[in-house]
Amino acid sequence: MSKLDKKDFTQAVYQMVRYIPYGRATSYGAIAHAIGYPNMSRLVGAVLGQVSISDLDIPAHRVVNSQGILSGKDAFATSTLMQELLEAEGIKIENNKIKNWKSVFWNPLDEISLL
DNA sequence: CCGATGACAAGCA
DNA sequence: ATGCTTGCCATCG
Repeated sequence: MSKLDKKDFTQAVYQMVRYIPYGRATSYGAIAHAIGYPNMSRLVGAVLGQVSISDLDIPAHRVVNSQGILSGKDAFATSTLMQELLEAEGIKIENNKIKNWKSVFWNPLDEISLL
């Protein structure tokens, strides 16, 4: 199995997040798993944390934790921005948590299979 | 260099 | 269901 360098890991995360379709969301663990690092969920979050404040080309608001909770809302310009962006896409949120998360969840592995 | 922290996740009580 | 503990690894002070 080929290993990804830190730099490639970052690029892989960027690309994966860009693939997330409108009106959907995925989790850190799912992304980490999709790019070959099942236990690197924290690193995915670390990468997005840096990205969300400088690279707006990446829909970082569509990435939440495995419970569908908006754990990264504080990393955005305002603490409500993340939720507003998601709601603008038709995603319902209640108490910082995506409602019907099961249906909103987008599995990157599903998309990779199609590639 | 070392210890603490973090946009996580799974396991256990 | 809630809360604590462990694993993982990059980044920070």
